[in-house]
This record gives sequence, structure tokens and C-alpha cells, in this order.
Amino acid sequence: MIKCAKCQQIDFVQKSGIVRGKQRYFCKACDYHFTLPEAVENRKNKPRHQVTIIDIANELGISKSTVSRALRGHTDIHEGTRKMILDLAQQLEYQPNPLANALLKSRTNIVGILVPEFRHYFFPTVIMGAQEILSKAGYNVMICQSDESYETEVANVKALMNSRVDGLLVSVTTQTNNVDHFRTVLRKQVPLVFFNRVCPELDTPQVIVDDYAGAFQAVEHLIQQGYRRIAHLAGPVSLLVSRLRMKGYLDALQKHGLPVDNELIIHYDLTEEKARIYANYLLSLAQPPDAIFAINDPTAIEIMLVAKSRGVKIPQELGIVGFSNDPISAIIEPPLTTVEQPVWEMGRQAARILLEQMENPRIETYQLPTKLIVRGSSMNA
Amino acid sequence: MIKCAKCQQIDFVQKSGIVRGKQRYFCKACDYHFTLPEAVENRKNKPRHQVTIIDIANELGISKSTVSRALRGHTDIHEGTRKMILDLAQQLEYQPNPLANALLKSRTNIVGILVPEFRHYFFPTVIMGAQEILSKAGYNVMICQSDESYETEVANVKALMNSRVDGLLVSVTTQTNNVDHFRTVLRKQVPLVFFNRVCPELDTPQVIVDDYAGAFQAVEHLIQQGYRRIAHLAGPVSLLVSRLRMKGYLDALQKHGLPVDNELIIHYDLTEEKARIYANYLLSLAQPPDAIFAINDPTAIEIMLVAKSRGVKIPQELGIVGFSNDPISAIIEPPLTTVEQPVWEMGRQAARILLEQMENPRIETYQLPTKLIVRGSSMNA
DNA sequence: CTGTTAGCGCTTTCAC
DNA sequence: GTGAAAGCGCTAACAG
Repeated sequence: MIKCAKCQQIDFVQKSGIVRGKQRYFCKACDYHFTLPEAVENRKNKPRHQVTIIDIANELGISKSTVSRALRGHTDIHEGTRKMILDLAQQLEYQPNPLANALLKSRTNIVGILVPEFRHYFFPTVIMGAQEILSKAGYNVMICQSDESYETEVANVKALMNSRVDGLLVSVTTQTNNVDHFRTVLRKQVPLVFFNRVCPELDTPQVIVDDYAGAFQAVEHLIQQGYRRIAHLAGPVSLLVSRLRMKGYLDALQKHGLPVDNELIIHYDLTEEKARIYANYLLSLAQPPDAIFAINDPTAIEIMLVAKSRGVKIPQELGIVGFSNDPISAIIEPPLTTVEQPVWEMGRQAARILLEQMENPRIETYQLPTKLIVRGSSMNA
Repeated sequence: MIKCAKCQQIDFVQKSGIVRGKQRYFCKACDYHFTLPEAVENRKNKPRHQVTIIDIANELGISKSTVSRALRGHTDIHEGTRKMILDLAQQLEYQPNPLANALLKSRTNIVGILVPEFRHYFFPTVIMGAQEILSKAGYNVMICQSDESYETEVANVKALMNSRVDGLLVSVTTQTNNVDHFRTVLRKQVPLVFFNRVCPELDTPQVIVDDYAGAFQAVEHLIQQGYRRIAHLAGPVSLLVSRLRMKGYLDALQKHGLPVDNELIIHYDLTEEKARIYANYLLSLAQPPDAIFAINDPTAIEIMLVAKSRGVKIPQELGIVGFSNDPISAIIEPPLTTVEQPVWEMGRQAARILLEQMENPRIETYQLPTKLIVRGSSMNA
């Protein structure tokens, strides 16, 4: 059952007494005395036992503090001792237990990410960007999605806080009007960074793109293409991003002397069904719009589908511009004009700020650039 | 500074000695004696201090064991004591520290999910399905993506194991040929369930769809539509899903007496670039195919884009069928014929099996149904 | 350079 | 019914 630690043979090994509470063995073949690594013995009893510093300490007959120090890379330690410890640790495949550390330090090295959904292109991509930075910094990521439900969002924040995450990256739901759950987070001094769908009323960093400029450019482009009756299918007023893009839309109309027709402005909850309903509504107006600026690409795409189903020609009869440059917008026909935003970079940036926030808190709003990408859906030439 | 616990006034409160090591207060207005909840006092010193059972025990002058019992809902406890404890716990917003519990029980209530990517529709949806079940069961989810890199996969498994997840839901990369890292997981008795991209060589549950039947139907449909020279842009041989769909393709050809032309069968690594390259290659053959069965929808869509750019008419000159029913397949033009699989349900099922695995391990392969959805890309009428 | 001790927050025997 | 004490794995302050 027991292999000799030197010659690896089995048949010649016999027990040879107990030293310091540990069973010692003796190989009659190669004349070698040894003890079994504690971990090996333990494993027999507890199958899930993980090697601990105590196993190493016992095996080497030293104290666990010394082992800890060696493993932590402290300097004031005998070179021989260190080598001994490091070697055995490697041999036993020692893995520090992060739970013990977390309990001790009240730090889990986990960052929570909370998004409203990840069916579309945007949020998964932001998450990937954030993960890139966070995992480099030694953090794991716990992802929750609120499914655009305020209640779920509150529950998720609670769950993440309860899991003692070291920080939180959040994009709120369309329904989030009360932000007390985030106040609790801040009160408990857990770093919190909002991105895309932010909470400017909270004193914590926010990462957004230049929504205003993007929207302005988009609408100005439509005007330059000759469209005159431009509708805006906007997001809910609760979201800053909706309000900023709305302002860009309004200002572009104003700059070019176009009237604002409230009939052409619709706020909606970003669900697919509502997008379809309102697209149909707009196209059934007595004086329908000749172009629509959509709050985002999924919305624009729903509009395109509705327009197509009604036989409305894009871009001749209806110009359409979206926002985000979802890959699907290059695939659909005609390809969708859209405002590109650095989605991946937004995740990276939010993560960087969160990490910085852990060191020295600073409240700031970070704004990334946008860029209009002109495609077929708005080329009324 | 100190509010009276009864009349809530501030000005009349004064200290009234120390009892059992705790400062007591006295309100001259309402004649009420009280102590400050320990937690409140502590909060002043350690801003991040969370209320612990010790705080409650001290405040009530009882032992933490009793508090623990009351909170755990043990029966043998005085009703009055229990009520006192529960009330104070609520008042102080006591939250048990999961870290302490995790350390004690070696259970984190975290499940790791490892996927190759989440840019497309498939994996995010599976994850949402899994999360639905897992969060109901009280588990948090830690998501990693390997980005189709074997090394990243190994690193991620290590990281998740190191975080002491209670279970693992995995879909492997296209590059995963060596599965030793998963053997380690099983050796440490951590429940492991594969889905979609599975590892049949490992003794652990696998969740897949009926890839063979789905592929067979898809190809048979193409044949029935009159296509005779049907190519297959397949996944890497390393993946079981590739092999099963390949078999369905081959058997359908055989059943209908069509020859197998190896020139028309290409295995590739599922990257966008390669999809484009091979689509171009197939369409440039001296005898190009008149239809292509693609391993999945993203592949099919790349093929469609290439075909369009070459002026090849779909479905007249080229029939195309994909796999998965990615929402984009209904949007692209012509809409893509595809094999629907219950993606969300796959996540739910995998999660359920993982939970069951934690109770009584059982090795089984679960297979979900598929269904052909015929759309314009293959209607050669 | 190394060992001893205490403690992170909690559950769980084992006593009384 | 309740308390005391041990211990999960680890780090760090304090002694030598």
C-alpha cells in the first residue's frame, strides 16, 4: 500500500514507530526512513481534504507561521528552509485556501458585475472587456443579470454584497428609479462603478460614451441626407443615456431649423414587443416620419423588420440610424447606419476605474468617444 | 450624538455606567435605560464592520452559540430568547457572513460556469437558463470564458477550483484535446457537468442535443429541396458535436444515394475568418456545391455573407442550413433555415443535473430534442 | 530567523 | 435550554 519515498517499491515498506505524533516508515529494500506526507494520509480519510500549510509544517517539523512566511515570499527566512517548504508545497500541489484569506482580510478578490441582460451584443462585450482587466489584477468575476426588473436588481445587489464582493460594476435596469440599494453599497464602502446606464445622482464614478455628440451626429447626418421628418424612438426617461441622446436629437433638429414634433418622439422600455408596437404606430401616422433615429441597434433592427413587413422601402422611404454598432447591423439588409461606441473599451475602462477606486476613491464621470458609421439604411442618394 | 432608544431624542441622553463591559445610557427625558447596539458602536471604529453574532450576543448578554442556534432555527431554545435574538438581528440588519461558513463547511455556494465565448446567442442563453435554476437553489454563479484557448481554459479551471466552487458547468474549447485538468476536478470530487461541447471520455454527466438527428433532418431537407451537391462546413473533429453532426450529414447523403465528396467536407476551428476563407474556397471549386450545411448559425451566416458578396443567389444557386436558431437567422435575408435546439432549457437541465450531482453522483448523458425550422435560405421551389 | 498566540465569523460537539 | 471550547486555514503582531 505504501510506496517507498526513495526506491518507489511497495513490498519492503514497514512502519517504524511514531515521531512527533507522525507515523514513520522504513524501507527494507533501500534502507530509507521516511514519513508519509501528511496530506497523503489525510486524503485517505477525507477525500476532499486540501493540502494546508499545517500539513506542510507537520511534515517538515516546523511551524505553520514559517511555512506561511516562506509561501508569502517574506525575506527574513533561511534560504534552506524556504527551499524545503517551496519544494514540498509544489510536490503536494499546495493551493492556498482563498476562503481563509477572505475571512481574515474581509477581501474575496471577487468583483460583481450586474447588467440588465446579456442577450444582445452590448453587455457581453462590456463584460469581456472588464474581465480582461480584472482577471489580470487577480480578481474573479461574479455576473448577475437583472432581466430589466428592479426587484431582481435589488435582490442581486443584496446577493452580491452578501457574497462580500470587493467591488461592483453596474448598469441599471430601465425600471430603476429608486437607488437606495446602491446607497447601501456606498455606505458599506464597497467600491461601485456605473457604466452605460448610470446613476449620476450617486457620488461614485460613472463611465459613459459621448451619447450627446453621437446622437447629434446621427441626426445631423439624417438631415444632411435630406430627411426632414425625423422621429426618435427613445429609451425611458429614467436613463441618463436616453436623455442625452434625446438632447442630441433635439439640438440637431434645432440647429437645422427643423420643427420638433412631439408625435414623433416616443419613450419606451426597450423591450422587443414595444419596439415593434411603436414602430408600427409611427409608420401608421397620418404624416409618418421619413426617418427614425433609434436609441440603440436592437431597436433600430426591430424598426427595420417592421418597415420591411409593411413594404416601406429603406432608405428611400424611411431612413434609419441606430446606436452601438452591434455586429448584426452590418449583416442586416440594408446594413444599418449606427453610432459606434467602444464597447469593449468601456468594460476595460470601468474595470480600471473600479480597481483605482479600491486604492484611492475619486468621483468622476468618464466619457468615451463615439463615431458615426454610415451604411445603407440612411443613404438617401 | 446618541439618540434615546425609546423617545428618539438626543439632548437628554447621558452615560450611566458600564455593565458587563458595555457602556449603558440613560435618557433623562423619558427615563429610559438602554445600551447602544454593539454594532453601532463598532461601526464608528471600523466603518466596514458587519454585524456579527457576537455583536448580538454581547448586546443581549448571552453567548454566541445561543444566537447561532436561534438564527439557524434550532428547536431546543427558549421562545423568549429566540424572539429577542431574531428581533435584534432584524433591527441591526444582521447578515450572516458566508465566508465564515464557507471556511467551516468547505462549501462556497458558488458554481463556476466555463464557456468558450459569449459573443453569440448560444452561450449567454445557456448561462441564463443555468442561472435561473442555480440562483433559485441559492447558488451564485462565477462565469469564465476561455476565448477558445486551451491554455485559458486550464487557467480558468484552476482559478475556479482555487475559488473553491461547489460545482462546474463546462463547455470546452475547440482546442481541448487533453482533458487532464478536468480529471483533477473529478479527483477532487467537485461535481462537473459538461454541456454542448462535452467530454464523453470523462465519467461525468453530459448534456447535449440530438445533434445527429438534427443534422440528418437538415441535410435530408436539402436533398428533398432538390440540392444534390451538398457541402458540410464542419467543426473541429475534437468536438463530439462536430462528429455527430457530421455523421448525420453522411447518413442522410447515404440514405438518399448521394455520393460523399471529400472535397465538400471541411473541418474548421469556428473562427469567423476561417469561415469566410472556407466559404470562399467552396464557392470557387471547379464544381462548387449547390448547398451547404453549416455546423452552426454563425458559420451559416458567414457563408451567406460570402455568397452574397460573390453574387451567388440564395437559395436558387446555393441552399444553406445552419444549426441553433440564433435570432439573427430570422433577421438575415433570406432568413436562414436552421435546426432549433432548446438552448435555454439546456442551461436549466445542466444546472439541475449539477445540483443532483452534488447529492448523489450519477453518470449519464442527457439528450435534448432538436427541430428543423425551414426558412428562405433553403426553399428551392 | 522562527515559534507562539490570537483572531477573522461561524457551527458544533460536549458539558452542565 | 444554554455556555464553553474547539476548529475551519490563514496571517500578523509579538517574542525570543
